[in-house]
Amino acid sequence: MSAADQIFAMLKESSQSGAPLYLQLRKSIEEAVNRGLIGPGDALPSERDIASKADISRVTVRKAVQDLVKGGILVQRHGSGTFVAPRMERVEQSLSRLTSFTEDMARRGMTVRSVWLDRGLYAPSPEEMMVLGLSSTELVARVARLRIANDTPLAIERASLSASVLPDPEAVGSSLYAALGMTGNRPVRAVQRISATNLGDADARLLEVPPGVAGLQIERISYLASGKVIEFTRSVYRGDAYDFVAELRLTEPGEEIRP
Amino acid sequence: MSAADQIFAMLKESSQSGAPLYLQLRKSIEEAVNRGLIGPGDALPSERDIASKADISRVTVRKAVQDLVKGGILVQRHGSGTFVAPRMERVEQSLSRLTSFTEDMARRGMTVRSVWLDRGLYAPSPEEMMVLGLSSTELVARVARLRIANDTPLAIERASLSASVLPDPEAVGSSLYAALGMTGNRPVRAVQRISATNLGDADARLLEVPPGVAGLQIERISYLASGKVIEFTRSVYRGDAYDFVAELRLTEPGEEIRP
DNA sequence: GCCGAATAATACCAATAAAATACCAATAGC
DNA sequence: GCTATTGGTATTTTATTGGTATTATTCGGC
Repeated sequence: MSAADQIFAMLKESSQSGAPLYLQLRKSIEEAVNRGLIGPGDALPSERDIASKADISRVTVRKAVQDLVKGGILVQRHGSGTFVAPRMERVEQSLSRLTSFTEDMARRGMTVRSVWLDRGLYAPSPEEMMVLGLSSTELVARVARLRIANDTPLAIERASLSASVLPDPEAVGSSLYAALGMTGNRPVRAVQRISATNLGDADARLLEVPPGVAGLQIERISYLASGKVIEFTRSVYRGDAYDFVAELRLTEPGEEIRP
Repeated sequence: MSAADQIFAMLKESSQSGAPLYLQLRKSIEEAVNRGLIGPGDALPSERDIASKADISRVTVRKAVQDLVKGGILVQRHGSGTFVAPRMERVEQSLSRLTSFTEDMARRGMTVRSVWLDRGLYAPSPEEMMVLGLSSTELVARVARLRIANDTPLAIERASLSASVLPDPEAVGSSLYAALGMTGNRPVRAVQRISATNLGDADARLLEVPPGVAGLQIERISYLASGKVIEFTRSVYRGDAYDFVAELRLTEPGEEIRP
């Protein structure tokens, strides 16, 4: 079996890293399938064969194989053998979700940094009094920053919170949510509105684009478990340089595969 | 390992200030997460590893790590390791389902009507051939309509499908998905990109706004259970009259993540 | 100078995962 | 049917992980 030998060769190659054995093996098999060394319908060597040739326990082999079965890449039949699953698209692990700014940028291989535009306590605007439920005698904490990816300004984030939950805005580190969480004010729910707007002069200048260019505006209201509004954030993204990607899913795909 | 090393590098860098060790470390980890060096679900080096590499006590490391756990940035599992918490956004409502425009607006209590702009079979554009996987001899079905809510034009929807799944575009009624479902071609998964764009002359005229006004552009690719692309839709919404609402549930600190 | 809180270190406890061993159960081929 | 071969499972050992109690040190305010 040439294909099997190639798997073993790959395994040997990667066996220098300190990673767990079953992960190394899993990766080797996965690559063999991806490169087409073993195609859909082909049988893998038996678990015992792999185990003895690679000189590891069969349970370890099994752990690797079962991960791939769960991932839909392999199919096993009791008493028969292990086979490469018939073509079927890879089941995406991620459920419906919006990717966050930093996550998204990291995946695109960009380095992200932020510049503070504002951190301080102010008298609340009428809008802030409404949304955050403040009286005119209370103060509001405002935290604003410019998000920059690969030296290109990408977004402006302006958050408003009650001063009672963030008495010292200057102390906020790189993550606002971390600062909130550490004082026991972690939001558990949020409602987000995504719309489009033409950038005004000030925002356009910060984002280094001509005024009037289209921007993605996101308004988010975060709630505590008690239902109280804790934060209101309005962000503007450069429309020409950023887009939101959302993956949607309706139903679970069927699992049964019987030849 | 590279990510871990970068954390240590950052730690070293900031180690000149007189601040407490655990604060310096906390900031380093926070930044590493924040700029995506280690993403959600990734494991941190073990507390002992960090301690020995940074040449500080493990309890000090622990103090820093636990602060971030309390802040919801990290998640720890006894006997297993410390992991970056899954990013907070999880789509609950409108974005998590493939809702049709009609459903969406009905929920907001608006009466909706549509005007057909186009229904026909065409030779595919290069973009359509790529996305839908068509050969140049096959035909593409295009369905375009202007969506009007309460007598205000709100959106332009242009859908492209392989003619093999929609041989008679003229027969499409008020719902494209209904037509697809009846021939057993119901999409189960979609990837959606939301961006902002300045409306061109033609689209602006249709939407009855001046050219250059900001519009929400949504590109959606729908997949069958088999993984085959079935539909490609590009929609433009009036930025001043429509917005996407998404309800997000933020992750609980104790929530399961499995590497 | 004294006290207390924040900081840091030491030593030990507990949960989990990785891996191995031994055995059970289904299938294919005769 | 029987039998060799396949995947399936239960149990245990070991190393590694986070968790905790206890103690020493430093620093700031009185």
